[in-house]
Amino acid sequence: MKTAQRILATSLDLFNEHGEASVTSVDIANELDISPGNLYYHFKGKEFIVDALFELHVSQFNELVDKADTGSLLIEERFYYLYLLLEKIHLFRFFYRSPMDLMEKYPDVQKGLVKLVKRLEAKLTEVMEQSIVRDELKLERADLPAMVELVSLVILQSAQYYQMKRRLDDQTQIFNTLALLLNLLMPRMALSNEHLANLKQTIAAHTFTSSD
Amino acid sequence: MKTAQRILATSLDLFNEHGEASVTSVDIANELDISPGNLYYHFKGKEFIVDALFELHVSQFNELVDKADTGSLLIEERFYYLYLLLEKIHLFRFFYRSPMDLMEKYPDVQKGLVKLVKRLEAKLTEVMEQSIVRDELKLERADLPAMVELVSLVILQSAQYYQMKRRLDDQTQIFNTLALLLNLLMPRMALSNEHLANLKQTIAAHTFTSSD
DNA sequence: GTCTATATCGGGATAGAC
DNA sequence: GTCTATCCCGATATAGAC
Repeated sequence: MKTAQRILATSLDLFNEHGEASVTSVDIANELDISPGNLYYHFKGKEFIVDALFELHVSQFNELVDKADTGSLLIEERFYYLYLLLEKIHLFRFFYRSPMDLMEKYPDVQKGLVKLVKRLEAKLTEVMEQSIVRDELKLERADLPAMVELVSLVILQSAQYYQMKRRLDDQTQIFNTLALLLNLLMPRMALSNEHLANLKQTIAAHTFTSSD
Repeated sequence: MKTAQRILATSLDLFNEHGEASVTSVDIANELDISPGNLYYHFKGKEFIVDALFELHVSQFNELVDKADTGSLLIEERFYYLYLLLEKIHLFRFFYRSPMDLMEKYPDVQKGLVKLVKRLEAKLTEVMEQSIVRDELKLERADLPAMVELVSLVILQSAQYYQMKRRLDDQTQIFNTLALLLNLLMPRMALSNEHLANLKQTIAAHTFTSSD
């Protein structure tokens, strides 16, 4: 693996673990057992590392969002897609840990994050509109924007909320978020069949609640 | 107003505006037209300012949460209470802007924030349990924890989500959050009377959506 | 209580040898 | 490409005069 690649991989790990703000260039160099000078040969400062990571995340994110199927799918398939999306976000979770601070510090991230949120909301709107037409979703048109915001909020920010309460392992955290989304959408979904029951059980099996 | 008080008030404003991380002690001193030395006479470092502000917030927050009425109230009264709660949080919103960073930096905030979230969730659980008993809320017991987490998440984190998208004035932001809570709870509320319609309209009147 | 001046410390950045 | 050595700067912290 080339040094530049190793720098990105290690930086991502450290950022995710400790937050971008509390990781210095020297920390990254130390972790890699290279000198700060060497690090600066490859990336002229932390900003360039962050920007490179962000570009990577955006391209992965967009690819997945564009692939979202607006066709009629089984509820399990919809939630499996959400799982993949949450995994992708989790991979670069430091961007969602203190978005405002990052946006103030890195102009590119600022522009990109705003676009990313809009793109996610647009896709959610599209999918949910289709679901309304198909009578899979019981939702008045006037309530659609708020519902899209709720889903988007849970997707992008629930991980941070969970971390405020306690440390969960990666998998459990993702499934907890899925459980939230299920509870958010359930009363508006026009079905009470075995698909739903199965899904509920599958998700609950990987979930952590304080009563456990 | 005593200098110590002015320091706290000005710090709070600056923290809320720019985030705690990017406000230095010198910034605070400058804003107040006092010397850094003077500032350090009153508070031995930024940490002591942050801790003092946090203590203030916790006491205000707890007072309000404890006052929450579990009795049978009109839906308007419930949402008015939520409005007051959101206002309180908004007053110290920098604590919710990058909670993980703050928690890593300030041990007291760490402990306090965890407690605060638990306290909010406990009260929400209490109120919602009562509402279930009274048939005001249609919710299976098994779904209560997830629902509590959803409401708590929206209360504590939706402001940050909105700020990622665009800058809203204080009032509008609070009402947007109320609209989210309404949409989250509506399908589980056992009523479709004029109270609800009025409430919906009142909130919508103060709300901003991209289609505006 | 408040100021000015200064010390300290840590992270960001670069020059030059290998 | 990589290292060592060093510089620079901004934020924190303190000493001592007024």
